[in-house]
Amino acid sequence: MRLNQYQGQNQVQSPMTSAHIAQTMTLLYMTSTELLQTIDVELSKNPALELVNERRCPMCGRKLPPQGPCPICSQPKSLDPDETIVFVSPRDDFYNYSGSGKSYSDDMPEDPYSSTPLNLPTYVLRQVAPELEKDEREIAAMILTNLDDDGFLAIEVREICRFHHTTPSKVEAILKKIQRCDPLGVSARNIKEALLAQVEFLSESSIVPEFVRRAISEDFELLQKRHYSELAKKLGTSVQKIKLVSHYISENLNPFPARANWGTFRQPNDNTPDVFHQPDILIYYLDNKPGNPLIIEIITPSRGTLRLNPLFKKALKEQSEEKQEEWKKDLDKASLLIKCIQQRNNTMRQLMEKIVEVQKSFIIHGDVHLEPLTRAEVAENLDVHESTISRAVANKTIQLPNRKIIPMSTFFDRSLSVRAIMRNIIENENHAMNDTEIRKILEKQGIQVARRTVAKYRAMEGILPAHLRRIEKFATA
DNA sequence: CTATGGCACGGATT
DNA sequence: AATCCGTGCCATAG
Repeated sequence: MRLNQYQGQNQVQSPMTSAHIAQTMTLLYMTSTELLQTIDVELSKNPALELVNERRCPMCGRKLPPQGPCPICSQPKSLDPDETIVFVSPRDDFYNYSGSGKSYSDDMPEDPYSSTPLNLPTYVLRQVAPELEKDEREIAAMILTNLDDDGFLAIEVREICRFHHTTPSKVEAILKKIQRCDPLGVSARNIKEALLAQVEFLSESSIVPEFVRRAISEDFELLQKRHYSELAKKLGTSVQKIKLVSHYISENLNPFPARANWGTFRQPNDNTPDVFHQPDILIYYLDNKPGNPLIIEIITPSRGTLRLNPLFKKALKEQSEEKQEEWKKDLDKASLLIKCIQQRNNTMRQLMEKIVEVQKSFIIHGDVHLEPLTRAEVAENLDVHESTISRAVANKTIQLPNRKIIPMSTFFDRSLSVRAIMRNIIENENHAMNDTEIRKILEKQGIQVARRTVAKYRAMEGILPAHLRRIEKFATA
């Protein structure tokens, strides 16, 4: 077994065990929110683990003030825009964001969240209020105060009816209206409902590929399980089409309405509350001024410092032999967890350093500038195993300087930039170009793709074929 | 006959 | 080992 795959700076000294490897992998795979839960669980069942009320920098170990990241590790040395600071930031309050509207900004004016401390219920209520009668507003308020972290309705419609002495149909009508408000799909009862609300809305202003709606409403189960062939049969279409449908959904729709700024269709404005669901990594300019150095903040959950409980250690020595054995197990588990969390932070930091090095232009200037990058490349560069990178990237989300939250895997999307360029070409075309022509233009720009591929990219972007665009864009004379 | 979409294969990626 | 993605070939619609 390759053990050197976990070597980095801050190397843990003790020998690697297979348990260590297994746990590092599992932790790496988790988002910061999940990691927090894991830590809580461990704390509650392992007496050897202790949380002390003292914050330390996960990178350098210095003691920290009660708020914010390490002032030394997180500060750039200069205002040189070429400089990039990557640091691990211990956040002790991020899990309180959902619904509560708690603002991180109180002591940190330059914090990226600081703009609007508006909470989700208020934000949405303001939007629907004008459309509602007085009594309806109260129902809306009840709905909005009963949303869960992801923006789903966490209460039965029946209960709302009982409370307000009204009928389900009336409540449903209000729900429908709320779902059309800004975090599109908010107050849905499940993912399916949220997605449908979004499709509904999108289809009014843009073209939604066929079968998207039906796939969600009729066979969402199959879609989730990725049983594409079965789904294709049921809807009477090809597997190919279904894959595109699936792709469209993952690119354009947000299954969790309260995870703000997810995906591309939602354009955040100044009044948009930024964070209801925490991304794992934040990228922003120093002081939020474009042109300043980029700051990469890797969030790690912590409400203090995790350490081995000294009292437990002491008590261990006073135990009988057989009990010692048992206690020792807890102790080992605890120290393992601590080491693994360090390892996780370390890997995430190295990964981000590499990503920013390659994709800085994409982060600043957008889709067109995404460089081709594979996980394998990064893995080789950092001298870790490929699967380590895969796990580190999976399920993580990143907030870009423009406040959009994107999946981390976007940095490894092979076709994103080509698709963006292709979109531009088609937008600026002065006659409806067919796929072969588009292919030629791309080739002129140094991008070699097959004609067939152009067709696929078009489909992914929901762009119609040439003969139909001709009718849409260029009124036939 | 031309433009597009379906299927299937192979190589890369996870 | 399983899945994803680009591409070639062929069918079909226009």
